[in-house]
Amino acid sequence: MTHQVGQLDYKGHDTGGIGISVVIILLTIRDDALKTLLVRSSGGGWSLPAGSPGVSEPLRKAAERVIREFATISVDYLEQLYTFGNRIASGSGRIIEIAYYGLVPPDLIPGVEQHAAGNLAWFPEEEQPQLDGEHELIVRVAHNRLQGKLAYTAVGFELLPELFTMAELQRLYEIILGRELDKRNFRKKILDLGIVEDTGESRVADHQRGRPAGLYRFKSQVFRNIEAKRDILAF
Amino acid sequence: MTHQVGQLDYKGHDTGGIGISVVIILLTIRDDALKTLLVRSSGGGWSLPAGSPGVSEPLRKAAERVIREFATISVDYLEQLYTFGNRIASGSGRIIEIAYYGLVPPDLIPGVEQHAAGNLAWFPEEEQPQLDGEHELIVRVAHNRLQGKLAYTAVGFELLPELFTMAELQRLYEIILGRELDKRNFRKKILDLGIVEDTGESRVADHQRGRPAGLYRFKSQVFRNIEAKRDILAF
DNA sequence: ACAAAAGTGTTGAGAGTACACCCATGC
DNA sequence: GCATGGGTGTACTCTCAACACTTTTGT
Repeated sequence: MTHQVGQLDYKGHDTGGIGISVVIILLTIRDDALKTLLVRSSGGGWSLPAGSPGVSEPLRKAAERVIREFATISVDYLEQLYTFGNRIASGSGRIIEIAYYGLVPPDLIPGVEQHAAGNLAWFPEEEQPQLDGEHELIVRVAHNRLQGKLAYTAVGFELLPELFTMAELQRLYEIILGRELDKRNFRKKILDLGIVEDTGESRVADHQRGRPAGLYRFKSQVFRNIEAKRDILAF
Repeated sequence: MTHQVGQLDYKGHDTGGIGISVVIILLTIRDDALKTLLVRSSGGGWSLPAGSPGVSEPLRKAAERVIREFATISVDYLEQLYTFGNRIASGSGRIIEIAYYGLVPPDLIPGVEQHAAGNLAWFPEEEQPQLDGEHELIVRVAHNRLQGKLAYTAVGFELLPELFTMAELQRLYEIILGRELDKRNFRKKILDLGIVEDTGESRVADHQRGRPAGLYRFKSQVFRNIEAKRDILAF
């Protein structure tokens, strides 16, 4: 069993009939859009990064390893999405694809490019090329899951750098939910929840236009309690 | 590849290192408790029904077949739960367990007993025997999922017969949620949602005590719309 | 008539939603 | 001083939660 960085035609671990593949959906917010990391395959097409679990490798570890094979990046949020295997792969055998999705904060993105350069790229939903039939479904399911989780967990913060402005946080919610939110109501809810702390600092951007925005930090200690309550972050 | 009814020591489809097993969690409400269907294994212990998918058999079909192998029962609600494979099976190889959970209305339960009699039994949470390490986790995850889904889907109705009383529906919610609900508030919410129709009939039980209860039927047409709205059935 | 379960309304509190203007900074 | 984005408060509506008595039936 070999693992190659930038490996393009993974057929999954060959297990005598049914192949097992761990498929990764990495999502990030960039350029005002939710983007997915895709890999160029040998045919010139694009697909999701994937690999096969080792015989004695736990699935989650396999997912983490596959990510490392494609990029030097620490994904702090990684969760199993779903296992796809209702569609019978045409031709050469059957593959069961166990999908994991991860959230990548924007300040970690540059690390991605180091490995497999040119074969990796972030695609927004609208520009996403045609993928392996099942992979398009997988991306849609991942988007749905993220959208659903946004309402009752603090998962959104995983897509932001350590310090962020209210406008950035709100924009993130708007991008994922696909609709605009009221500035005042948003701010009020986030602050009332107490899951964020004001650093007192302000953003000093290069070409600052307008009043500088306050910088906030996510209080991860409160995270668990937030998860417990339904719809606490619903907008 | 053989499929036996009442098969007890399933190792999963042998795929040269990693075995794939489809594990079934069937849940039902009976005797005022949420119960899980377990199978007696050769060692005398209990585990969840399971089997291996055929080489060209979609996972969902495999799950349906495995259910049929253990019982003649039509499970109208069946959903993939999670794929377990972080724990490395001790000794003889590795198994990835793809879990599906199904909901069984109480009037269909008798059919279960016809096959594999004596090797199948429904266990409430408190009396559940010790299971294969991973299987206990799987049952807990299934219970959590059901509890979560109760709030934003009409999944609860899958656990009731076609006609039911308000008290029965409420009791179902109470059992799954693990807390008592207010009769008036419950009734009001269910009726306001319009997901249930009054049949005009009343329950005529054998040893009727007290006023006969009105019988309702679930309006499945409305189901999809209900799913769309978050927390519509939260109590 | 009594025991047992079914059925029925109102009120208060809190959360969600809609909405418009002033503030700080760079140029 | 003006353009740009940041920051703030109030009023209305609706949903949730708490709460107790009357009705219908069998015995």
